[in-house]
Amino acid sequence: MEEDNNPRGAGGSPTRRRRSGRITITDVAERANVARITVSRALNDPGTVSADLRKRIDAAVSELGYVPNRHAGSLASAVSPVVPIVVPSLSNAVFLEVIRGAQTVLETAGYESLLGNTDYDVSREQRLMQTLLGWSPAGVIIAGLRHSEGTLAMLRRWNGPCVEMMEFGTPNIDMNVGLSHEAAGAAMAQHLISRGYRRIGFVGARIDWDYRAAQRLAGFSQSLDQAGIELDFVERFDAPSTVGLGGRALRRIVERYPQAEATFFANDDLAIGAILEAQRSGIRVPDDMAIAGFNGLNLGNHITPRLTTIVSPRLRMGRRAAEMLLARIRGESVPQCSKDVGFRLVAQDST
Amino acid sequence: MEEDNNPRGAGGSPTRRRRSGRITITDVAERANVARITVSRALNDPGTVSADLRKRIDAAVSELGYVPNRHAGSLASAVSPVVPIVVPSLSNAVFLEVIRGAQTVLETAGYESLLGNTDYDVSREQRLMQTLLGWSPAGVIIAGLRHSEGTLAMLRRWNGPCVEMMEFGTPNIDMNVGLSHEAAGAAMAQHLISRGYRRIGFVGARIDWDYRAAQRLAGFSQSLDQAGIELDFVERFDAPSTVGLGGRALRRIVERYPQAEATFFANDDLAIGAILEAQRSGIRVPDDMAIAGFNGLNLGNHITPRLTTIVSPRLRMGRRAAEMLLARIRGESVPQCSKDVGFRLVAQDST
DNA sequence: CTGAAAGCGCTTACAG
DNA sequence: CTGAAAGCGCTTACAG
Repeated sequence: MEEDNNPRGAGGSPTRRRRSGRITITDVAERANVARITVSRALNDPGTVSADLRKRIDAAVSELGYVPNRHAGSLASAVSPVVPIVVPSLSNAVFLEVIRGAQTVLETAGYESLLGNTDYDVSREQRLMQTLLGWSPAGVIIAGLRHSEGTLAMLRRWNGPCVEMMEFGTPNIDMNVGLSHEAAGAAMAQHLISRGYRRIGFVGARIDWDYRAAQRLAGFSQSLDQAGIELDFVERFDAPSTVGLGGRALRRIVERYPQAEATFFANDDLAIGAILEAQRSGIRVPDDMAIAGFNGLNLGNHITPRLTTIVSPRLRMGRRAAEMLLARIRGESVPQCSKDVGFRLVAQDST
Repeated sequence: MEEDNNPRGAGGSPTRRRRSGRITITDVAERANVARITVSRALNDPGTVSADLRKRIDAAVSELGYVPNRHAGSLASAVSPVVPIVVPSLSNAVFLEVIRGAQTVLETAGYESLLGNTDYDVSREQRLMQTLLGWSPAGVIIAGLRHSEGTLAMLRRWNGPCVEMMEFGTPNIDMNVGLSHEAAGAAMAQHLISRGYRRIGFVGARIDWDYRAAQRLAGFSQSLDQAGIELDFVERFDAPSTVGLGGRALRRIVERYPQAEATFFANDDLAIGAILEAQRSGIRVPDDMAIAGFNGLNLGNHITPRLTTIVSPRLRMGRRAAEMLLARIRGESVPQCSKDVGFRLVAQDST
């Protein structure tokens, strides 16, 4: 079907082009017999073009299979329908759900999301942000409230809409949506106390990097303190939080702290691993050891015993972040610059 | 610190600009006292610029905090350092690992990846691809070998590097990397037969959409046939594959097919859910029912009994896809246009 | 090794 | 409601 040797169609102007092939707005304009700007308007703001021209232009667009060049548009208008989402990890289900929530909202509104992964490395975050800002994004979503001075300076200079998400607090740049990890830790302390446990410990993995886990520990420990209970132990691992590590952690705890009655694991991956290990080694949960986690992964409801955990509203947080960003992009006034999405403690059989 | 009211610095030209603010290549050129094109070369191909100028330019770049406008560059050069990765789902760990593998390789080579999610919808895939091609990508990675005629026509017209991944076969467009899902199904059939099972069934969820699961079923069933064994049952569910659904599936099977000895679940999520349900309801695995899955999720090694499954090399597949794409982008000859990454059956305690 | 000119394919800002 | 001109910030293609 490719018999046409004249790539520009009939009567092309004598202008010598550097690259041919692609159909441009000029081709559409010629075909529809209007000015290029009219095509642009028909596509971007159809209401401003008469129905007659709109029909002719739409026909030309589909006949030619015209796909607008995003770069040309973004260059001319100085913004791009793109929103970077920068997170510290892509192997963690939590960030993936937040991303999914944000992406769904953004896509519906016609924005592309650019995924950035910092691997919990502040200097990578800065380099990444620099590259991403080169795309003239319409806005930026970034995980966390702790960033390098360089990153913050870059974002301030850039001066566009920005949401910092995951933990609730005062935004460094523009807007914030998240939950209080200290409050979550405190809530779990209250829960364990209310169930009668007194010898209580904490297990975390890489909590120097994952400072939100450290915040949960801080709230947990402080709340125990206030009840006159001293945190029995804190076990730290320098490895990613996995189900396998949770199992190792339980073995170590049972060995080192035979007196312990309950353990708050920094997240569900670890806690689920601990329960699965308990099954294998005959440790009774919660009789020998109560186990609690954080995140509210669905899997926790399918193991035996079912996991007591704190559900973080991940999808909703992602959606909220995107919605706040879109509101600001559209110039709507955003009532709150900081939004606490809260959490929910689900007490089940493992405590 | 923002005391400077003259955004263009000293002695700016009288040209009236539409938008100010951003530092451009012109600012850098002025500062370093060279032509803009020299700045461009110093940044993109440093070897072609003398060491002296390079130093001056680098200094100017960092003093001004210059971030190149990607859109201008992409428009001028007609390609963009961007690679869309289009997958049918973002809630499936499998695709996320493939993405992670590809993204790591692409990022190292200086390419941004644009994530596209089709939700197993062919027409969404086509719309998505159209938008994505508007970014003049350097290449495209897309899951699967089945696409709409429109999508294929678009990709052929576009004529850039493209890898179709996940299942092994003849590429529609350019290159392919994946594994044979029929062979995987056949391998599992052989395994179950070799363990002495004869009353064997299959469970799948949405296998009309997830046609790779249907391919595994086909290979499984055919291989049983060849051994003179008829597939005992096939249970289909019209819901996403989750651990919860796997539990429901096991209950249904035990009820409807009390004679069954072994079940091949379409993926590990379902199989793991079945094992966890078996624990709860006292069904002995594998004595009452042998259970096998597909994917090789890590979790399968931590449940009791450990899951027999087929490991798909997801990270490696993603990496390979990106490497093949980069080779083609760089104009290297790609020796094989189709790459079988294989799979590995891991026989454990659940069969 | 360095540069002046032209062009990439759109949209903004002005007119009518 | 429609359009001619200028411009976005880069790189290509050609010179020297």
